[in-house]
Amino acid sequence: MKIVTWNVNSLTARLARVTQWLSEHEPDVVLLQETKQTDAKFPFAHFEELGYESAHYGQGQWNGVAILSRVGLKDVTRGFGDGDPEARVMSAQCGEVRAFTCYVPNGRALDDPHYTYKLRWLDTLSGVIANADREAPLIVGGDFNVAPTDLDCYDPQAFEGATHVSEPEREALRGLERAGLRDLTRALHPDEPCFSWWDYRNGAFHRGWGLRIDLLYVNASLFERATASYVDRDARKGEKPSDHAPVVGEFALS
DNA sequence: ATGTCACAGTCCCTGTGA
Repeated sequence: MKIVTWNVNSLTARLARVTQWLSEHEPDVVLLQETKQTDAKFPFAHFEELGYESAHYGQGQWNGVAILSRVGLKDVTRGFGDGDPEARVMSAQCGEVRAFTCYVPNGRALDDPHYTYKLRWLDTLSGVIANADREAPLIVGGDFNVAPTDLDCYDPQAFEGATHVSEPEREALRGLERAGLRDLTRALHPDEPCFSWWDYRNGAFHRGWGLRIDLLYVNASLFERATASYVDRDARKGEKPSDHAPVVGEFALS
């Protein structure tokens, strides 16, 4: 089973690139972030023609997450049930796997209220995961907007005083590990950066100025079936790319 | 430090968010 997380930075702008990627890579489960669409605009029929059931939790101009699956899609949840109006998280049962897609708040700046919201949001997510069934395979993928360690940042000094690398964010992210999850890509690649995001500005991609902020967290039940994880950097190249690359996990599951 | 992209509304430019 192949599962991918991808922040597409507007599904409207990216539909051709997403369609091409699905046909080339044939993932079984697709966790999308930043669809930037209402549910009414989401191309359910288009994905059905490609062989995928889909569910969307949209808002409109900002945020928006979706799950596509060709191994079944049921028991969909949207949000944390805490009244948050921002469409940033949903989950579904895809075959044997419970799958979450997450678009963690950016934070904007360390002294911005959005940063406090980000920390609280991550704590809420950890609480949800801590209460999940430990026996069944579980994956939590998404754009976490946090580089877990300095290896995940092209130049930690350049990010001093900035979001995405601060200790409180990293500590909040470790809450997911305390809840029983493992960072799949890092577990399988202890020494490679595996960057997944490069700023559109300043030729950052070609200079290698990246961050690893798109992550696949899996519980022990799914980790023991993991066979591979990788970033598809090619998806960051060419015409109208997202600023994020897809991050893939492969598992010995039917 | 900022050379871009996408969105909506002020609607072919500007402010906002990333």
